[in-house]
This record gives sequence, structure tokens and C-alpha cells, in this order.
Amino acid sequence: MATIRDVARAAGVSIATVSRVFNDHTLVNPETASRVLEIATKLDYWPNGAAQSLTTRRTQTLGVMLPELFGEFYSEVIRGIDRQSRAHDYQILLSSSHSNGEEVLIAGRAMLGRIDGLIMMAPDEASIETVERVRRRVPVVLLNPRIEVEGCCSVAFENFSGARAAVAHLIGLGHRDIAMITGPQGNVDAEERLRGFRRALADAGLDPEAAAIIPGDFREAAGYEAGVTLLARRPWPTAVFAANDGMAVGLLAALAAAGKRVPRDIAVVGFDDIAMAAYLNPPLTTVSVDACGLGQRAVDLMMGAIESGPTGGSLRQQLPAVLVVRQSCGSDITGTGMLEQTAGDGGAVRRGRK
Amino acid sequence: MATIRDVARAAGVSIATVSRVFNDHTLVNPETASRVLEIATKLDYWPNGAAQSLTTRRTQTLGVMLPELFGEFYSEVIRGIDRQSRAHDYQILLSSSHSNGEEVLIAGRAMLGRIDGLIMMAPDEASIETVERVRRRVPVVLLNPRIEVEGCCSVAFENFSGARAAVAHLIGLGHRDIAMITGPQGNVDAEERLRGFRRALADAGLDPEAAAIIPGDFREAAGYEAGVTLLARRPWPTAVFAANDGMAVGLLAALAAAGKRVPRDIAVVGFDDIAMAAYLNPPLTTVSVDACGLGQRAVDLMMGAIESGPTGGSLRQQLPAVLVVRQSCGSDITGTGMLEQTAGDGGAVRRGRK
DNA sequence: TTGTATGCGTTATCAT
DNA sequence: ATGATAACGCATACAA
Repeated sequence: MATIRDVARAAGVSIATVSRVFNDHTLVNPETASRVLEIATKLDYWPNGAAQSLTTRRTQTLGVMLPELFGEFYSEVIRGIDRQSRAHDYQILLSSSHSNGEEVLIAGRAMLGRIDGLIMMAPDEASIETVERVRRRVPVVLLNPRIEVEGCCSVAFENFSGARAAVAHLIGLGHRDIAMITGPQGNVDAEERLRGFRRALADAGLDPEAAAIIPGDFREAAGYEAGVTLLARRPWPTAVFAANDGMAVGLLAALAAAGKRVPRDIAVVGFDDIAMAAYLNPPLTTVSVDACGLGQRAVDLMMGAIESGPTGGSLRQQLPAVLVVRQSCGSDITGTGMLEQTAGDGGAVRRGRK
Repeated sequence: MATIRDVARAAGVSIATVSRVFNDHTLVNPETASRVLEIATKLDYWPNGAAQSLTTRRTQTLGVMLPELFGEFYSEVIRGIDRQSRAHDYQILLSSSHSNGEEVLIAGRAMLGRIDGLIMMAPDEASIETVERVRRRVPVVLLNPRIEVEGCCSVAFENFSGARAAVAHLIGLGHRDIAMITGPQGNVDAEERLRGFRRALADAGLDPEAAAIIPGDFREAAGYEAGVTLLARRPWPTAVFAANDGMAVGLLAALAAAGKRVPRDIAVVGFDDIAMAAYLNPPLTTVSVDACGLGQRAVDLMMGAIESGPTGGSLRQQLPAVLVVRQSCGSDITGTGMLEQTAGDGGAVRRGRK
């Protein structure tokens, strides 16, 4: 491949001039510049990225580490990062699906010297060491971190309050026996949503410990299975809060398969508000978070951190999680007979109205 | 940051020895090695990636260029690439959402010198120039290419036959008036699926030109709108083939909103078989493609190409697209009265059985 | 406006 | 087994 030297020789100039042409640094004689450009095109020359970053100590690349990469949520986060990165002339080095701290460490090391910053999603305890290590060299922005890291910016969704609002909505509708399908063990978002669920119950004077908690993993199948499990119980809950939309879809399927109608027989709320949520049958009431926006915001914070150097502060941003009411929860069930109906159906004790 | 020189000095050895320790090249004296490693750890040293790739001419990185990045399909492709890349100790440099050839060119240039190979999805005419340019330096693997490029491996889904099978299924069920919602203009997959649709019609002696073709863009909203459009016509079709599952979901929603039952009133088929397809209401009959597998296969081809150098041949692989029959198409409508029912409902001329 | 020379951090060749 | 040193391809301070 042609190097800067080849171009310089062919154009009869020094490599410094060629370099200047490609970085339009100092004013180069227009004639010289056009001749160099012409030769460069003919030789199919373009500056070698690795060499550039070695001298400039800039890679124009952002590292991105994700815990997982399935479903629309993560995909949207990447989309946001990708879009905003390009806007700032940065590329992204992606690495995902790390099951443990060891893998994260390896991935982090491989990125050293190749990135100007690292955007890391939902780091767990095992990843903190890697974060600290990387942080000594380049800025790190955390996405939905379990624990904040000194000197790192972070941006997170209001998982807790979003979940709380969703469940409060259910309670406001008259529901008292509400179950939840949780996300994967160890996932911060999942835990925060569970916490919001419990808080909403407690807020209403209900016993969080008495509520049915079905473990899930954010995938459709888990929601389906949870539905089957829930339906096997007596009495079954009048409403279910799924920790994400994917599981809500699975749950909806299980309910439909069992002949249950939503929201008439059982109300369902999800979380994430994926593109399909509004088009489900019934349209899913869920908590909307702007995954794409999260990625964009992370890049913005990163740009700031890169600009300000290692002295940059550590901003903590919170992105809203707002309840979007559609049709999967129906309206006030008090007095509609749903409570009795369900209880009677399950052969259990009739529950009170209030 | 500590460099190889710092470690060498602190350990009282030459930089060559430190390098050997980190590349366990030649046998280094165990004692020396452990001392070097100890010092390196203390100094938090790790080889600089940019410098490494400058000397070795290897970046251990694969470039990935995608036309879009929304929905589960692209996300799954990336997942497959990511997973398989890691298995081969490669990282991925991602770039997506290129609206035109100019952007592709810029993205391609930015990758020069930073990648050992490029995996490019669905390149259009405007991208071919970039492909050719990149190809002179590193191997290129094309995903679902519109036109094959000399010297490039490629792997594609059998879009055409998959679509053909889906529509043939509908025809086998007795449907004669089948509409299609297409993908975005210029998208190869979309065009191939449309071609398969038409072929299936022709195969059955039906007139492809007479079928309703509603333009779409792969997003849910387009499917919904298409549904509204279709329902406004008289007579409306007895079946609809959506070019992807996302639009099928939108269509299903429009149908439900209009009080139409699927498959009783109208049959629906999708394409992609996303994770949610089986959990929709009704479970969606669709054409299954292994997006994740596509990514993995691409990486495998890439590894082969990198091994064999520029002399490597250009393998062309086809991945199956198989029809998965679920419940959105129902069973044979001949004799069930659906044909007459529909025609009568629309106030149109009664169509014949055959 | 242009050229010379140095260094970026590493691997690899050739000695020792 | 280890060391000295030359690339790798480029940007840039300094000189002209």
C-alpha cells in the first residue's frame, strides 16, 4: 500500500507537505496541494489510522462495552451511541455479552491504546476493577451503573420511579394482588425495577412480601413461563408487572393461550416501551425510556470529558422513565366485578374492595 | 502512562525482553519473566494497541458496516458477529446508518489501517466503490449483497425462495387475493422478497400485476398504515404478506383496531421470525432466518480470507429461509366461506374458488 | 511556503 | 537467554 512517503516522492515534495495537505493545517500552496491530492488519489493513498493515533495520541474511537446484546433495548442504545459518535467524527469499538469480570478485563485491555474513551453499560462489581484501570488513561462514562465510580460521568434511567409509577397506576385502578416478573439476577435495571415495585406496594399499605415475584431474564420465553406459573396458582393476581416489554409479550401470549383476556381478566404492564409496544394486542401500557437517547447522552458526556481532560468533573444524569398508558391495564376495576370474579374463579377468599 | 521502556528500565532488562514476556515468543528465563510481569503489573503497563498494529500490521479488529440499526434483525446480526469475533480474539469497529455512498466512503476511510477485514451488509451501488477501495488492502465479506463483487466472499439469505414459500403457503390455503407490504425502496432484501412474492403468484397462475403492493419501510408504523390502506379498499385481500415481522405486527394492530380477526378474516405472514413472533396474538406465521448465524458465518468466512491472504477465493454462501407455520394464516379457507364472506362484506363481486 | 529531523510504542532482526 | 537497533507510517517542532 502507498504510504505518505510514496506520495511525497511522486509529487516531488516532502512528507511534511503531504501531511499538511491531508490535515489542512498550515496554508499550503494551492497548486502544491492539488497536485499532492491528485497523486494521492492516483496512488489510492489514505493516512494509516494506527500510525496517526500513535503520533497524535488520538484515536477518534470510543469503546463501548455492553453486558448483553439481544432485543431492541440494547440495539437502540448502540444506535444512539453510533449516531452521536459519527456526528462528532468518532468511531465505535464494540464489545458485548460479557458473562464475567475476567472477560471484561480482557476486552478492556484489548481496547487500550485504541480508544479515546469508554462507554460502559451496567458494570457489576467484577467490572469495577476494569473501569478503574481504564479510567487512569481515558475518560469513562457509565450507563445505569450499580455503583457510581469516582471521577466517572454516568447517565441512568429512573428505573425506580418508573416502576413505582407503573405499579401505582395499577393500584390506582383498584388492583391489590399484583405480581411481578423480574429481570435477570444481578442486573441493576432489574433490581431497581423490583425495588420500585415493592415501594409502590408499600406506599399503598400493601405487603411487598406477600406479592408473587417470578424470576425472569428479560426474554419472551421467561414471560411466557411466568404466565403459566402464575395461572397455576389460586387465586391468580389481577395484575402483573413485567420488568421489560419482551417478557410482557411472553406473558400476554401465555394469557391468551389460557383463554384469559387482557385487561378484562388480568392487567399487564411492561417496561421499556419498545417500538412494538403500541402495536401489540392489546396495546401495551408500559414505562417509556429513550434507549437511543441514553446512548446519545452518553456520547455527549464523553465529548465533554475528553475536552476537559482528566480534570473533568463527574456529572451524573438521570433520564426520565415515564408511564405510557395504553390498553393493557383497562380502567378502574373497583365495582366492575373483576375482583370477585377472579377470586371466585380461583376459589379463594373474596377480597375486600379497599 | 507506563510504556514498555518504563517497564524495561524498572526491571533492569531491555525492551526486547519485556516484549517477549508479553508475547511469550522465545523462551524467556522464568525468573526474568516473572519479575518483568510483576513490575508491569505494578506500573499498570499494557501494550499499546496502536503501536502494536503499526509494527505487526495486524489490528485484531474487524470493521462492520450496516445500512441500518433498528429492530431486532440488525441487532442479532451484530450479536453473531460479536460473539464469533471474540472467539477468534478479534474486536469489532462498528459503523451503521449510512444514508448514502458519501457517508460509506467516509466511514470506510476512517477504518483504513484500523481493521484486518471488513464485513459489509447490503451494499448498494453507491457503496461498491468503497468496497473496491477497501478490498485492495483487506478482505471484504458481503452480507446479502445486491451484486457480487469479484474477490469478495459473501453470505446471503434465501430471501427469494423464502418469500416464495410463504406466499405459496397462502395460495395452498386457498387464498387468491394476496397483498404485500414491501420493505424500503432500494433495500435488497426487500426487493428479493417482493420478487419471491410475485413469482409465487405467477407459479399459481395468478397475475402478479393485479396484486396490491403497499410500500413500507420495515417499521411497525408502516405496517399499521398499510393495514388501514388495505382495509379502505373493496374488496380487501384475504391475505397479506409483510416483508418483515415488524410491519406484520403493525398490520396485526391495524386489523385488530378495525375489528378484523386474524386469521379468520384475513391471513398474515411475516418475515424474519424475530424472537417475539411466536408470542404474538395470534402467533405469527413467518419465514425464519438466523440473523445471528449470518453474522457468525460472515466472521468464519472472514477468518478464512484473512488466513489465506489476498489469494483467497470468493466463497458465496446461502443461508436458508424457512417457513414457520404458526397461527396467523389459519387453515384451508376453501369451503369455509371466507372467500364469499370477504367478498360480500366488501360488496364486491364474488370471486371463484379456483 | 516547504523541508529536515525527531518521536510515538511496539515488534522483529540480528548480534552476543 | 538477552540486548541493541531498525523499522512501522505518521505528525510536528524547528529550521530554512
